[in-house]
Amino acid sequence: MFDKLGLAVKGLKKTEGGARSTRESELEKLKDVHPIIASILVYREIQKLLSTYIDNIPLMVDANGRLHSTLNQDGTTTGRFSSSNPNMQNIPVRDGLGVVIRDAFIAPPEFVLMSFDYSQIEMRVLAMLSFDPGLTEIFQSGADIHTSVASRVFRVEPENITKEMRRRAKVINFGIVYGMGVNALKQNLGSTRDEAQAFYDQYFITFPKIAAYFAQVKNDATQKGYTETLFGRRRYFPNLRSRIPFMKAMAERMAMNAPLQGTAADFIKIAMCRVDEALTKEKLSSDAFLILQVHDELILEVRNDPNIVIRVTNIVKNAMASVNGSTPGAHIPLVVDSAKGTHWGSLK
DNA sequence: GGTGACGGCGCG
DNA sequence: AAAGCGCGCCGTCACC
Repeated sequence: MFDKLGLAVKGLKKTEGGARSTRESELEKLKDVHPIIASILVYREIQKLLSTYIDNIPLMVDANGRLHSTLNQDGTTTGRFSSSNPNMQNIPVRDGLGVVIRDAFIAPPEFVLMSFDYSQIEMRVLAMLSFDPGLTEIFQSGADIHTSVASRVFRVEPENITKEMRRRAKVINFGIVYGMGVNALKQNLGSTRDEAQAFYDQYFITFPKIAAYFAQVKNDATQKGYTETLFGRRRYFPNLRSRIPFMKAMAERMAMNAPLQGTAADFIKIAMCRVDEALTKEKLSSDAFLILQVHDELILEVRNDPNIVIRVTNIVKNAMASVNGSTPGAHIPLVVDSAKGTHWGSLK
């Protein structure tokens, strides 16, 4: 079906307000219809980077070349920080053009930037809260999570897991912490509904205590009205009792995700305090300091001296990896990866 | 000239 | 109609 301009528009998703969506995933479907579509997408990408980052962030830099973003302690419903003026938690990193922007953030003379990020933190929290034996075994073994999950779900030895099998496992692992259903899985896999359903079912057969945990969370939250993180942070969900199916389903997804995202947020906040205390205790306060947190990673400015870099690396890694030590989640190891560089974009 | 809603898109 | 979670900022538009 074509509209007055001869453009194919039937089948495009609608927006929240009911208009035809022009988001990237919808415009992609029209790429063959008119050459302007590709140009619009290129324009959008460049315009986004220009208006959000390049044109504005330099205006917020102070006379010392420093940027003082705000980390909002109560900016989220889950326990995470939010960041504003500027938002330092959404600086580009994935895209080719985006890296150039991240590279504009540099260490001062004599210093380097170091990043420390939790590996698979929300999946690990899921293992802690669900006590699923299979998932626990995978994390305790230290093996690659996506390959290991693929191996168990598809019943294939890890060495025989193909790229496609690993990709599928990665998609479902990623979605599972968001309470993803079969429909969303189908979309993300690019598969048929039957295929997605079979995969979905097999996943929960393979990790039965994940299924039991999510069922328990929904039940408890419906009874009590709220969920709790490992440390008791609550979030309330009145819509779990909604008679509108969509509202109820949305509340259920939020309730499944909240303890995972929230516990991860609790962990890293505790780790930040311990990092700061340890650096002070070790008389490293003028050689290393926290400058940013991005949900599952800490960024520090560290004096560029090999000795100091090693000491700081050990202190930060240890503080971050040990936050679950005296909790009911102590049986799941927390793994922290680190990187250093003079430019932020070179850290990954 | 200011405000708020919306759609879109950057990040974890 | 929506159909995987959590954010903040941009340009546009409607409105006062």
